[in-house]
Amino acid sequence: MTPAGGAPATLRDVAERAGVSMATVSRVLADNYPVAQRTRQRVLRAIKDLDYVANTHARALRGRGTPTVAFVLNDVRGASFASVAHGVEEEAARRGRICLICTTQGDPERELSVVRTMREQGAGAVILIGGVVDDAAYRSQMTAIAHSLDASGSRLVLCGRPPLGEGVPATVVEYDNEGGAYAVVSRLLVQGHRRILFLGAAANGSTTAAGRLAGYRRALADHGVPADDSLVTAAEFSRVDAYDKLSARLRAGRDFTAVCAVTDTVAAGALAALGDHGLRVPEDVSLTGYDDVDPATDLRPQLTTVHVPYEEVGRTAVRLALGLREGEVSAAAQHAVLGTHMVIRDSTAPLARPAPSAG
Amino acid sequence: MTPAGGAPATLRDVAERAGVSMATVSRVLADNYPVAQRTRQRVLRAIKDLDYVANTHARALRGRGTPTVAFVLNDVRGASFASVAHGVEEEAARRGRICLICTTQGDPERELSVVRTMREQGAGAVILIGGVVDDAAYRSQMTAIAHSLDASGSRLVLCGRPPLGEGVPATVVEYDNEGGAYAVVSRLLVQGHRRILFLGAAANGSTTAAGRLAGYRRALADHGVPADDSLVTAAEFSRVDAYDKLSARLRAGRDFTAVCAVTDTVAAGALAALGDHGLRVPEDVSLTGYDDVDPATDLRPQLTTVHVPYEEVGRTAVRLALGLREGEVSAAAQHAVLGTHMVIRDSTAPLARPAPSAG
DNA sequence: GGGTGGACAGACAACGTTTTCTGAAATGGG
DNA sequence: CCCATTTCAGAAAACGTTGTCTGTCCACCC
Repeated sequence: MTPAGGAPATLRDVAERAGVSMATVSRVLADNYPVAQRTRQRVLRAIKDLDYVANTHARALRGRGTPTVAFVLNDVRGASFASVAHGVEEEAARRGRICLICTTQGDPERELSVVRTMREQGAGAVILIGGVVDDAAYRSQMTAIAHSLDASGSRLVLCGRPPLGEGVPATVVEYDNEGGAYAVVSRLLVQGHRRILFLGAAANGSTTAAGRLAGYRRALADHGVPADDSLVTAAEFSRVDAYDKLSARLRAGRDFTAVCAVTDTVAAGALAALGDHGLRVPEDVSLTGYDDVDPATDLRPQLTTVHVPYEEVGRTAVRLALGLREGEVSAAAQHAVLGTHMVIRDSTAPLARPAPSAG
Repeated sequence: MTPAGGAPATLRDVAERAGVSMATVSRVLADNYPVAQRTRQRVLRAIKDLDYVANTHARALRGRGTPTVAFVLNDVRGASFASVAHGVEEEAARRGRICLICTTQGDPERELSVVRTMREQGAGAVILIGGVVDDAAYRSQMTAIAHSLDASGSRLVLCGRPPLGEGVPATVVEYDNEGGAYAVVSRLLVQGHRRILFLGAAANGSTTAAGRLAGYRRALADHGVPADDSLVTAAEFSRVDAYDKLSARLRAGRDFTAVCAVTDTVAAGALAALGDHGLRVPEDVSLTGYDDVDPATDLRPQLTTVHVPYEEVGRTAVRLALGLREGEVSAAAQHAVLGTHMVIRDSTAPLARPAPSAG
């Protein structure tokens, strides 16, 4: 109500105005101790008059822990990350927490420093999302972080990344990369395709790309189609790079009848490249995506893809991590693998003619 | 290094291990006071050994203010919001701040409570983004919030909303809604269109929709085309609702030759609806969007739209608010209006035939 | 050699809460 | 009517920092 004159009101100000001690005010706020009706009213009145808001930091300092969930991702603009963020935000809000959010632009070093900041902040959970280069350095650093967060009463959550190993205090929420790719490539094979380009193998070896590539390879093997590494094309997970890489490839001649893109965004780039080279989808080339993100709804033809429950990933991450601290989720349940499923739309079709040869 | 056994190490622990006082450790960290080389080394060593991380809350409590920027939006999944968020995050990171993020799902009441939480957190700036119903209740509540944040050493920033009035301590970053709509509708008029449907007038009267609608109306007036309110169609800012509303309209008969959609997302829904009714864009119907967001890149035909510098909006918001506190931006410069410009692509074409009549 | 000042380090009081621990009324039972 | 018990309220000690206020020691100059 009253626009405070100078500094914000403190507990002491409220206490003085209500003519009680600070302890009493605190107890009215916490509501965990008997306070006489009359006194309570006076205190509430004073709180309103002074527009008092409790200082979170003082509270956190005394009471250990903060009402915060930290969320670290590559880029807020990514379509799938937005869904995860939404899930995280939703579940966090449901539990009266707010979200800290930081982006790393894919730089592992930046990720480390950001997590450090999050730890300083004393967030209740620190959620890391997105594939990563799974090397020894990463594992050892992440393991150290997991222990250090654990000691601070916080919890590390890895989304879309492999577990760090037994005894490491971290929650893991995975989704099936290998199975979805297997399903979608199998379908292409059943439709008669033999030369299937995999677009989006990450140069740096991100686990997401690796999992999907593994599904692609297993499907080929199971159908007795010899693997041809010249069909595995590297590209970043971006529309532009996908467009560029596939365009370059097409200029050199088309030696495939289908494209399995590593994400829907990559598929969007691929679709544009194919179109610009006069190729129709699915008549000339079949195309599949991965992620089933919202913006892909407007691609024409509509994309055959793999649905990944990203919102659920976000919700689960928060639920497991916070639930553990609050005793409602067991320590044994701290590793979830969410299922994915193929969504058949219009971008795939049976092979019409025998596969053309290169050149 | 050493995975801490129990509670996280404090300044006192470090001081003890290094055999110095807490003050000395603090000074090594702050680096604003002479400390002997030898002592400094010992302290740094102890910090590393104990994996010490300073407690942000204690720091904030003592030093007033936190390294945080709060960001309140409707939905993280919105395409334009993602860009603003990116701009905010980028500029905040550049200044060593981290982002708190909260969503409100468009509920003004929720927005109020969220801002309250942000204030408790002691964020350096609280950034509100997105159109709003500009009524008396909103203005008075927001004005109170502005004062209360100001008193706490924080700063309210309104993005894409009108200023609250003289003397209210708030930063405003607007972008031109009226002008962009004027430009794009003028172009349609020049191309011969007379029956132009405005799709996405907000039922609740959001300022964004209102501004764009005003531009639409002014363009019509300036070209001597009588306004026909039956051409102004309400729809939420979502793909699905746009699709539904336009489909319903088309089922009742087409009495327009062009559609001016209030956002690119709405345009995407419109495009789908038109396509499903056998109408080609731009041959049968011209279509324009607004926002020029990334995902719209994949619409076919490519959208004629209005570019809004959303990332710049986010960056400016942070720069102005934080710059004011740090004395690098003047109080007079706390109101920015960013320009928008038309981007002509393939979804608009000159009117081929005389406009059909309704029914 | 005494005085002056610079370079360093420690003690201690905040910051705004929460939570004991204590104490004073009020209440009730014998 | 007195003692035991309950019900409420206050004093004060934390929580982990930072900055101010004092010192101490040493070097240097006259």
